[in-house]
Amino acid sequence: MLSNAAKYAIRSILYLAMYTDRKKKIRVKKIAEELSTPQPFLAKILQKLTKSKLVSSTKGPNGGFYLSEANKQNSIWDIIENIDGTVKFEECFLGLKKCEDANPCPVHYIAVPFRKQILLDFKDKTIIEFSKEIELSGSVLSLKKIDI
Amino acid sequence: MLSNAAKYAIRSILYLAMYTDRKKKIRVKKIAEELSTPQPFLAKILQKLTKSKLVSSTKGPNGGFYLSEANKQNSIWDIIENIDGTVKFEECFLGLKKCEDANPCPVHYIAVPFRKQILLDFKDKTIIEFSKEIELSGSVLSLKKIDI
DNA sequence: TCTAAAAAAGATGTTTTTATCTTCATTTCC
DNA sequence: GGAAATGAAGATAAAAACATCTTTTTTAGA
Repeated sequence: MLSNAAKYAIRSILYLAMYTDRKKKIRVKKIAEELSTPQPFLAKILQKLTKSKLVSSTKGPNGGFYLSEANKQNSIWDIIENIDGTVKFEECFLGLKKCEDANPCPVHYIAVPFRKQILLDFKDKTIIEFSKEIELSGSVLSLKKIDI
Repeated sequence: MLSNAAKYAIRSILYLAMYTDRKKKIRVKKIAEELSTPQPFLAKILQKLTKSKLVSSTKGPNGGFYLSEANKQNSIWDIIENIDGTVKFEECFLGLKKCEDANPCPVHYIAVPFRKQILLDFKDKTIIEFSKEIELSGSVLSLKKIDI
């Protein structure tokens, strides 16, 4: 469903939402270690997210990535949109060009309700809301804290 | 979610379920045209499905692909399993190695209910049941019958 | 038995995704 | 102003997915 790039992006941003702000930044190296993602690949992704204003960064000593308050107002959907595009969520499950309620593919009514729900959830909640939920519920984010 | 290969496979099998049997076979060329799929690629996929006994075939003049009565008792899930494997449906939405009810990722409770439902639907119904529904409801299968 | 039609098998090519490596630019701190 | 730390940018590479091309095998039917 999501590409690796998008998965890494979402996890990174949720991680940054929890542990950073304008005054506290984290280096790629550290992020990649914490999330067990390939470091140079993650660097590329963070660069892209930075360009798109979904993440903030500063160079030089004590530099690194962080989420500004504005960044934290974005949604998971904004991240997906930026990295993967939205096509995969909009197109027919069986790949038909025209597939809609009036002209449904065989699995249309199985696939559509899910898509609607997941889109709602991902568009509705802001990153900051998600990160607060994570803190409350103790959801898993890092791979390092649990044995693989 | 599904690879192109799996999408083509499912559509082909549903198509074969509706229009073929031991006595009436259809050539790859025709199938590919009807479904607007790349012909040589589809041939490869049908070969694989044939090897796995999900589709039947005979060579030579008047040969082609068809579904035996046994083939028609399989499920959509059997096709997906054969072409893509089941990993994508089982793994965590964010790619975490350990993600379960006791240790959920941030989007765990958004993604899991869907997976369960779609798995149920795809495992439960046989190909023949699906094809009968398609006939009744007039679901879209071919791309050629509708304008793109 | 010969020929043509079809799938099967295997080799090859292309594109996308995933990933790495190297060099450049910026910033901090001395 | 110089050195070191950091991200940015661009080139390269490896793997997987997608697709095609060519040859072989099987079979029906004349």
